[in-house]
Amino acid sequence: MAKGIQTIRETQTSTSLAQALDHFGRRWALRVIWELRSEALNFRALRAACAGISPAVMQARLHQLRDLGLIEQIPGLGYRLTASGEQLFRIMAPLAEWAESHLK
Amino acid sequence: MAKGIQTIRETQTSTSLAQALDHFGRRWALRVIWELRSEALNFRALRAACAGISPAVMQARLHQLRDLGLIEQIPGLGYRLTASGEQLFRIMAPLAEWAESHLK
DNA sequence: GCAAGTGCTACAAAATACGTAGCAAAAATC
DNA sequence: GATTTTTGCTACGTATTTTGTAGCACTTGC
Repeated sequence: MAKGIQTIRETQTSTSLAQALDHFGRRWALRVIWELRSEALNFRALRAACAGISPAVMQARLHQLRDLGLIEQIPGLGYRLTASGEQLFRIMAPLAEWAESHLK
Repeated sequence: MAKGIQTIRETQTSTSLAQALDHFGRRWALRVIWELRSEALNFRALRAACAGISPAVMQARLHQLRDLGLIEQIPGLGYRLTASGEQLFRIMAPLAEWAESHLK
């Protein structure tokens, strides 16, 4: 297929979405959001929920998610979603149904 | 907080969702879906759209997404979303707006 | 034929994640 | 108030993943 000059496809993906997908394309990132969906969890409970995650990675994710303003740490409570994080959860909630019907 | 026996929190996350998040928690996985949203792209065009991805990783992602039944390869066309993949895209579409308003 | 575009592979280096152990501080129990 | 337990978190060697660059075999158009 050598056909003259091909139009180079620009990314067209907005930088903020690319940024989001870059963050969420890290292991456990979305899972942590998901596990915090209904209640605040402390570091160890979160780790138990995400069976298999190492503490170093958990610490890294919590830091990143906090920097993104998705979660917050409440001294006596643990970690919980911020308003922004809850909004994200609401968006990804249909993913659960999708997964249930398409994977298996 | 030494308080008797603490109830161990079960994951509660359905295995299929965990499986989905595990797949999508790989770099470029969601991005590839995103870039195929409106048109079929061949290997090199996809790579151009996902600036920065290496061909080895692209190949790995295409294989995984094909195994998940999200994309398909059409000989003269390139790669495009399957019905299942389009459904997934429709789910993650609101993510673009979210990213636009919450990241920046 | 030739030139250019195609999907894809190879491979070393860098980044990331894993797995286990353990520490200091706070909290619960005594 | 001393002991025990639980807490968030760090260290570090190993394993896995991603990067970056080069290039091969094949097809297409001329």
